[in-house]
Amino acid sequence: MYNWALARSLGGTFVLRIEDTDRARSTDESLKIIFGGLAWLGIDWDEGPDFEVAGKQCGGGDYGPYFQMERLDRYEVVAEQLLAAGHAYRCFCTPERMDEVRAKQKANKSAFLGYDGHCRNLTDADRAALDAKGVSSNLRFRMPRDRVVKVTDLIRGEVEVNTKQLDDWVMVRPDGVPLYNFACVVDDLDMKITHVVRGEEHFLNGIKQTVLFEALGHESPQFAHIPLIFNQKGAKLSKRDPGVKSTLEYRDLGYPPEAVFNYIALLGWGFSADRDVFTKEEMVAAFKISSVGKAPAKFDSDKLHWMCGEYIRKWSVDECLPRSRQWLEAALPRGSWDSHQGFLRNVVACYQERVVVLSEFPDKAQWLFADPELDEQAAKAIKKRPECKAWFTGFADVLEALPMASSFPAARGDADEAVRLPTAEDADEPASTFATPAALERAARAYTEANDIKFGHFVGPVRAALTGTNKGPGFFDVVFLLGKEACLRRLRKLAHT
RNA sequence: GUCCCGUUCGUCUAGUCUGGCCUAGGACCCUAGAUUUUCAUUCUAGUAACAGGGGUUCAACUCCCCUACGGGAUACCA
Repeated sequence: MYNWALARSLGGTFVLRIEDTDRARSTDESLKIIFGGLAWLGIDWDEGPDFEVAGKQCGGGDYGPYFQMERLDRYEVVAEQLLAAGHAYRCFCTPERMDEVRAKQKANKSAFLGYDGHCRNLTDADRAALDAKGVSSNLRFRMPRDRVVKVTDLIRGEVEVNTKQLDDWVMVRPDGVPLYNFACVVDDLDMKITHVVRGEEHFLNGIKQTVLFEALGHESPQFAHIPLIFNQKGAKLSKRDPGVKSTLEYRDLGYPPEAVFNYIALLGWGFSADRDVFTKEEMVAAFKISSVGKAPAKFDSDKLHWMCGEYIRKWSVDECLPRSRQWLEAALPRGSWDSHQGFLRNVVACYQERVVVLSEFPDKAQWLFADPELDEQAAKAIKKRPECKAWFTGFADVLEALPMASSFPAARGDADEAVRLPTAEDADEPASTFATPAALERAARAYTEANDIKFGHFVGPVRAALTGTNKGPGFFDVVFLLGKEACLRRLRKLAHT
């Protein structure tokens, strides 16, 4: 995201490169998460693999291919060049030997942990002998000894590191596949990369790469190492942390992508002193890489959820309805989406300010689609007023006499077109051949007055009988939405239990 | 072990570069109240922080040093 924001704010080219040289981790699944996740968040790229993001075809570019495993020829050329120049050498040490070396270093409390330079000064004859024995070799970078490398990080400022801390790192595996630090440098050069934004854990890699860039006779791109994101315990956020989901899981749960984007942007960066909610465009306009914080931020799902609600409430109902489709539709009989647009629009309108993620809709509206079980609160509300059984019967009779809209899944005529929920207090009453929420209110109030029932007492149990819960939209909107048959059925059933 | 980085309300942050406008601002969370037929929304109010110690200075959250704590790196992972 910060890479994207930096490129966009500078008017640069945002390049997506797939670093897939670890074949165990580079799977179709991880690719799906990268492309799908970026696309969902609306992070588009100018160069890179082909993929469609928000209707825009991303990818292409003059410096491809953008998958490292398709660039092996290129790494081989540069490796030969470095070998010839003496910046690299072949190492015949096995991983097993390296384990031993490190174990010994640890046991001796050595200040230095890493490759001991065993093969650094092998002669041609040594190498020939080992080759003859069939010992495989990898390629290591010959790190200059005892040199202070100074880098200027866009976020961290000037930092000095002595190469004593760094060992001769492996550039190419025995099978010819390069490792991250090497491939990265070759590609950055070939792709004319000017800025690299990456996690803090890569800081030392930046030093190694800087030295390699020098060996190749080039300056390194500008580096910006951003702080990590922490879990609740204060350690690097991991997929395994409770409550943490992959981008695609957030998508599938109906988190608004704008909200997730906005929330993540806030982890390490502030838009302004008094605003937390902003658009991508506003972020791009305000973004400065140097103002990204240096300290890691804890991931707080409370604030994420607040942000989600904030975005959902901002949408118009007509925007919210199609965006909720996949979750709502899954809970409906086949084909009802198209035939019940007006009704579903009203359902969404009633719950828009009551959900935090879109997948909550079907659950919240469940009572409209099937007769509900009473939850604990609802049962209590009814039990508290035994006299309400008589109200159920009486009110059902009142409703029966009214020209109410039908209950889902029956056709509701044009009731939902005439009445747009939620009912606003001071709105003019729509002309409708069906009983509107306002008409239902008049009838209900007339009934309670005639029978000397306190209106406040009346609503609780009746709502419970109708919806199975004590939460939800306005009472008259509930009655209107539920429709005649279901209202009568539920009231009369509970009147006799 | 060694090196590097960091530390403002419980959390995300503004302010720190360019010391005084900071009796430290906003947001989330929490609490209380208002509105209401419930819930939610909305609105109002409240609790709550410059890690500690030295220096420099007329003046330090802001600059310097030390300590403590936290994190990262130290792979034939990225």
